[in-house]
Amino acid sequence: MFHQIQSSLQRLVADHIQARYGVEINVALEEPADSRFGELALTVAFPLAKLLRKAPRAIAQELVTDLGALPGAAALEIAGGGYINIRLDRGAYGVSLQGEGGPAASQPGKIIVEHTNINPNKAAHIGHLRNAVLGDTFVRMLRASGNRVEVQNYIDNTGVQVADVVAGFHFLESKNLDEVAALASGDKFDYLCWDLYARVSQHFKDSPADEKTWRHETLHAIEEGRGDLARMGHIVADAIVGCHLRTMARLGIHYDVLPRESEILHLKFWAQAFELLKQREAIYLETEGTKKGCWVMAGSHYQEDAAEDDSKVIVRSNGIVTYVGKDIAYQLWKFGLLGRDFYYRPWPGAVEGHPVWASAADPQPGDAPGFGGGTTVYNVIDSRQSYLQDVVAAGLRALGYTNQADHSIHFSYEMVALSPRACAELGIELSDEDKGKGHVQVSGRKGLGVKADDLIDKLIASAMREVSDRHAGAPEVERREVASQIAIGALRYFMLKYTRNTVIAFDMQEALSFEGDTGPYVQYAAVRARRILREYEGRTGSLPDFGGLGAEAIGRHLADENLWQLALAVSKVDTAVARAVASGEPAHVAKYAFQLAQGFSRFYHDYPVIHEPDLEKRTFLLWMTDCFRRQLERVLDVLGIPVPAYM
RNA sequence: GGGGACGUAGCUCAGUUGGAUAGAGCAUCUGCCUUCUAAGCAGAGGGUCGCAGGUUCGAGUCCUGCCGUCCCUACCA
Repeated sequence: MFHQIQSSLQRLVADHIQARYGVEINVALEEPADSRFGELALTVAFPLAKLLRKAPRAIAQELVTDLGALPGAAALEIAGGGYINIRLDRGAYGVSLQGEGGPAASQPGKIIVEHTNINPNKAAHIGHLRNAVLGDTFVRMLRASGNRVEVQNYIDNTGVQVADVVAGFHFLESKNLDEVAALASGDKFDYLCWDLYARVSQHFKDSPADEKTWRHETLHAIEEGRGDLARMGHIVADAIVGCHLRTMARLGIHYDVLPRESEILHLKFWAQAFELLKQREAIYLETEGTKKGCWVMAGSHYQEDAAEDDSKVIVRSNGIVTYVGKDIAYQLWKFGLLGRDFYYRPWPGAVEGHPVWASAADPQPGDAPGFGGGTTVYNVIDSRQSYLQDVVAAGLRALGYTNQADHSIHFSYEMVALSPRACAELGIELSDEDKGKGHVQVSGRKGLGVKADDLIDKLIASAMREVSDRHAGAPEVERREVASQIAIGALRYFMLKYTRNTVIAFDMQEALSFEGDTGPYVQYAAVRARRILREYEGRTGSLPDFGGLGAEAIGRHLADENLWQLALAVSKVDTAVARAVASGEPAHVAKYAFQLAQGFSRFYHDYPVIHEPDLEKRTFLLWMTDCFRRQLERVLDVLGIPVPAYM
């Protein structure tokens, strides 16, 4: 509600200034620092003063007189050197709160969000979790704002990382296809590969010769798509993708389509993109220097003040395309610019209840929905890859797709590192070099990291102890369900409370915390709101008819400053989501959710709703409780955090 | 060397296009459970917003320099 009033008043004032003074100016309509100044404040008199060479206070006076009565506003006041403070009509505002939370107006176009993208060769770790939670929450924010969104999870099933694990099975462990297939269909195959990958990496470090020959042979076989090694690659990658989907499903994260690199190769996406890049001279064949024989993109395309010899290799001198090259082809497909498409088949390893499509190399029976062809593309990728993302966007621009390049957005975030204490708890021995640092990078090669499933299990166990303590009589299945919802709340919130460019130094104690600025705190508020309403219904049979509360009664009760501030906080879900979408910061939604929960906790403490003797006041408080409940549920849904039956 | 990010309370972090007296959680200390569950509430202490200049009615926010930390700068991804 706040969001609607804010934007309509903003438009109104801007139009007025345009008509009255003939100037186009950015009208800032902000929330005053102190609530005593009202609900909204205009600072536009200050910049206007400069333009019109007049005192700001005089202009403010003029504006207030000319604007007269604004819809929804009860009063305009001039303060300080030229602020115009706006006080809202509390009764009308309260009534309008009843209709809050309807579906947002649908936005044009289709937004593609690519996230997760974990190499399918080992278990997911906390770094991957940050990516997926950030991506999934951003998707929820966009959908809540009326956007059509397609979620893609790119599967690099033909890369070095998968090849290394295959090499491990084949060369290091001498396992044949059937043996690997048996392991792959077993439990915790991703954990098994986690260890194997670390062992292979160590072996390669010790025996660099093996690294060259084993990796080359495996990679070659996989790219050719022939023989047992290639088959083993598919078995490993497909099984691990299944593990990843199950891990993410535990947190309520799902996907629409899994584009795989194997299809990008087999359907000649790259060949097509290569032709385009050559035709439009976005890349050229290097004829001298260290990159002789490579197809490269000139540094001037993706970097300001690029040195003459700055360039990025797109095709190696041996004819093999780099990852960036493939990514350019993939990015073109996402915008529908490639002139080719995948075939699609339902992914057999999908989580029950959440079907997902995967790319296929051959025509498939049945009707698959259309994928790709987005108007805006967000790539959720950690900030270390910003250089490569710049190259990909530069590729689009160099091909003449300026608009698409501008709508190709690197949704970057900093890594999750391990705090020294976390390392100690995990029994990880640190090198002297690492000891000196504030935190240590997660490393799949070293097997250094916290596995996502382990962390989730730990959180559930911790929540379970608390739940069992409080609800000893409840059935175990039910307690387990509640504990797992609390664990999800804690984990998702923990990953979201930091802004994207903050490095998270992962600390088990902080992640396991259920108090203060945490997910469970917000869940607890929603649970308590529901409980009051349920309790009241249980005692009296039904909730009162809130429609009977007119603007007059609501306005009278909202004259109480405490209650008014709470009602105001309740009405800002859309404001918070809109701001978070505009700034690309899911943390803003988390912050708001926490503040809303704080507001409710205060309300809960200060107003014994059910015990209120006055009938009208009681009805009003129940109405407030219901407003809180509805908005807490809405904002938690955007954060992907469930509301437990009890806590 | 070049490019980028960051530096705010003891710790971990917010701070919306520059706006009114710089916030939260944790930790510490003090109160509050016969009431709709205390995973909660109320209160206290704690700050030269890295340092130095500049821009202006106004700077944690913008510009310059310096100090410090981290990331990137592959014919890996």
